[in-house]
Amino acid sequence: MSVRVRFAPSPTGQVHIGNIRAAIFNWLFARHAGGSFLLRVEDTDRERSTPEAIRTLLSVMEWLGLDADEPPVYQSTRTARHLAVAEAMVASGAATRENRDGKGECIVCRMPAEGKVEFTDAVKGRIRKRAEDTQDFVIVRSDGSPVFHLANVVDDHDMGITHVIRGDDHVENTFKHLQIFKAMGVEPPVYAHLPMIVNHMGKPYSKRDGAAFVGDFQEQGYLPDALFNFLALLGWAPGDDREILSRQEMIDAFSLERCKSSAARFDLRKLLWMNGEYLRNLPRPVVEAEFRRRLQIAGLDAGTLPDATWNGVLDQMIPRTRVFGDVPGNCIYFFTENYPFDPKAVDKRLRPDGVVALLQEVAQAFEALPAFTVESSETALRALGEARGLGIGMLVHPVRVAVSGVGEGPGLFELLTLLGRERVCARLRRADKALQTTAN
RNA sequence: GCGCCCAUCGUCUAUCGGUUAGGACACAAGGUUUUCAUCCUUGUAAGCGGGGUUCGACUCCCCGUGGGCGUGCCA
Repeated sequence: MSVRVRFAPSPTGQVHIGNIRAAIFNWLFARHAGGSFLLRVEDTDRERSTPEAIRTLLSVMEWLGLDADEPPVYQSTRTARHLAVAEAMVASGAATRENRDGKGECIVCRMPAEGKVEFTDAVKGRIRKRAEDTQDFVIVRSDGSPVFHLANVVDDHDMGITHVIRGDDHVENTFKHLQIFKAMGVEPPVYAHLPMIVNHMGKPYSKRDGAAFVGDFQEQGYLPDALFNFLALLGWAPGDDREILSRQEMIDAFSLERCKSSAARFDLRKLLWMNGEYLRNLPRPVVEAEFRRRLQIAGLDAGTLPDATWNGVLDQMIPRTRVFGDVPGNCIYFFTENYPFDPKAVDKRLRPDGVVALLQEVAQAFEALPAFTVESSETALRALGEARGLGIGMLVHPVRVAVSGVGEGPGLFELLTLLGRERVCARLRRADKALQTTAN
């Protein structure tokens, strides 16, 4: 029998990182086995399951390349079938009608009264508990609507799901789900429970911990392949020392047996590193397009720079970019005279006595140059340093901060030539302004 | 409270009884002699505690401890 797995999120408008990780594992498992990866939209909560929320879900999956092999199944369309199964369960005695808390009649699935209930989880191994520790549970509310457990199981069955790969938080539910399968008289799928993704405190990773939704990472300029790779390595490892893996490599290496069963902390720094790795392997035109887009969002227009300058900016800034969201902030001084000054850099490099006056001399020296190039500007600066008995660093750093506002960035002379003599000298001449704007 | 699950460097992980416990991120140091980034080299750093089983345990078992999850007419 060929493998069929599903991702069954309830659309809430945002897709949590832990949920999408489950989707990734399902996808990887299906692709590895040559089976099918399906999507079931659990949209029974009509309040939250808006068309907009469903669009978000679909677009997130597309962004990450999680392609489903069949059209999505919408759970809300299947209520009649869920209810029919419940009725059959009542008829067979597997479920009973009860009136709990005087809310009217609901349908309750009965758990075994004695013995053990158990199953073998494909990642956690054998899981069992005594029947006394289980409780009967409602499958149809008194208002006639099916409960999650019922709908979930019936749909899994009807969709021919062979493996249910989902979050750890569902292990307890599995006993209930198995009971419904038993009542239906059908073979249950294999269950596999994935460890949770937690924060630095060991608590479930949430919005409070920073970016928690796929959309957040998308906005911040992370690459889908990087996020995919990073998430795949949370709770799974290929078994060798590879960290950066292509989709195909992940597909080839993936197995449930290699999934861990302990929780994984979400380490943003490693994601950042990995994103940088992917980013530097992107074709130049792709990176350029994204640079333009990011700048535009921030109100900066790459088109205002001459082509040669723009290309130089890319040469210098691409290797210094780990995530696209940083682009506008890192590049702003190429586009406007209104670039911000980093107070720390100003205090260290511009505020010391004599620096501002020295920068006037630098401007003068630059203006006297027949041509303003990487070589000539360096020669001029070195000459001035020698004339004043100053180490080159005493000039380089203040100049950098004066013309860019920050203490790091491209090689200084590349930076200067990209900016052009006019802007450089103007910025040097009004370096004192920076002292006021960042006054301490 | 009760039930279930989990436990290797700060973090992600390898190890499926015998290893100097490996890799990656992060961090530190050095080189590429202006910064930052990239790149290269090096370094710091781990088996929760206690009992067993075994010739031998990170690895198997038990008990603690810690953490997570569950315990809804939520999903």
